[in-house]
Amino acid sequence: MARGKIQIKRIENATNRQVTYSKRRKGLFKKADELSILCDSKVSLLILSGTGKLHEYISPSTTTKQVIDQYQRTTGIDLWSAQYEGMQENLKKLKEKNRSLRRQIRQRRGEGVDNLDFGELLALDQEMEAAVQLVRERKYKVMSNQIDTTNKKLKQAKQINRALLTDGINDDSDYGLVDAGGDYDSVTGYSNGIPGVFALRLQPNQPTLHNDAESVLTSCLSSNWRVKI
Amino acid sequence: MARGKIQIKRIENATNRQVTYSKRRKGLFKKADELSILCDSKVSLLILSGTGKLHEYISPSTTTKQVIDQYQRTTGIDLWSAQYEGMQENLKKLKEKNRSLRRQIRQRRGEGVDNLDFGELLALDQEMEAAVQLVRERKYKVMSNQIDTTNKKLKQAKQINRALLTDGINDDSDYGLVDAGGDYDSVTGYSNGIPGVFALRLQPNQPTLHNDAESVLTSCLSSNWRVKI
DNA sequence: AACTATTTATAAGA
DNA sequence: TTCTTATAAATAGTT
Repeated sequence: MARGKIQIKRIENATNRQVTYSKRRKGLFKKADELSILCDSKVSLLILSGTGKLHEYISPSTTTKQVIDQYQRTTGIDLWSAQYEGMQENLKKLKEKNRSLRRQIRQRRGEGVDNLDFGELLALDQEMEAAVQLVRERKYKVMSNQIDTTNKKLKQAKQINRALLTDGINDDSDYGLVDAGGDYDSVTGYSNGIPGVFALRLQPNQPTLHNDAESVLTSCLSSNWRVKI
Repeated sequence: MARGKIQIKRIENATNRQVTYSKRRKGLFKKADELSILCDSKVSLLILSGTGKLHEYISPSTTTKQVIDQYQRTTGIDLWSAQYEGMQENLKKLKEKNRSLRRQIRQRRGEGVDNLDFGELLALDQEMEAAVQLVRERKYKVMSNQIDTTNKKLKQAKQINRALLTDGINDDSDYGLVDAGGDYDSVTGYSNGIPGVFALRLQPNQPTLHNDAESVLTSCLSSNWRVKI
């Protein structure tokens, strides 16, 4: 465009090409900047030279990321879906699994059962019945363990008391309550003093409850007996 | 740059600005294209107009995505780390929620209850008991609806039969079984002929079962009666 | 990097 | 929008 017109085609001479690259790049940046100022627009200009160098212009009012984000929103092209396809896939699966788990829980809470057919209701009922038995057995196990242990301690205390009375000794002797060695087995809820632990109403059925555990429990409950040491 | 020099600042007149935008954009694209051809380089040019329109130039030999990828590799800037991190965060939360849901379900199946304390067991038992009641009620509702409907049809059939016998008529008369109009209410599982629907053992407890539904059911089951029309 | 002849881009008007 | 055209700006080839 000066001192002679040129053909628009690759400049074969490497030096010339490099010189032209510098001059025209500068011109392009200037034009880009003028456009963004004059016309209140945002311009992102990325140039990769043949030698692998990168040159960038971005309008002062924005960032390359913002322009690219807008580009994606406008065109609907998701430039990075490829790299994150795996993750998106994963996300989708997890969401689906989550939904399914929630549905299961809802059914097991007795919600949303109106659209189950009879076979499904039957299966659900049986599963839940079996499960509630397991929970109940565990509950009674924990209770009977604790009662057992407490009884042992009580018995021990009575013996000590009797011994003290018989011997007529009344000083501060060194008798202590030795741990009876019972199976405490996770009784935190019990020993934490949760209110109403022994004020529970008897559940209407404990069909598979062990007899000994049941009898201990029943007598315990029916007399409203409270464990004290 | 013609017919008078202009200041490089925002053109206030909207029409002029729009005209200049068109002209200069065209010029910029031409220059960008010439640069990429003359100098064997790759150019990505994104312009967002003040009115929200997007214009894009990309060198013929490449794609916008390729240029942006190269831009990231060269600058070390990870343009989508933000969304990536957000996604990972999301993934993490979902996984956590998933774990929690699974644990809930396991407990409601009576598994993994050994490390619950007494208070938790008590609460779980009561929740499950309530839920199993709901499921059971629904189940009996579906059953009694079906039985009711069937009884009506049977009764109708008997009446027709009696009428036929009384009249001594034995030809193919047009008596039909009119639908008794019962509440079928989702009986697909039943009518689908799921095996064992009537061979079920009676569950050990149905404390809140309606008496009428129960009696119909019990008689039905105890006589091993099967519905036929 | 500077110069400058020339081409190209474009502002304003139609 | 597009065309026109006077003029500003860009730049190819040279130094």
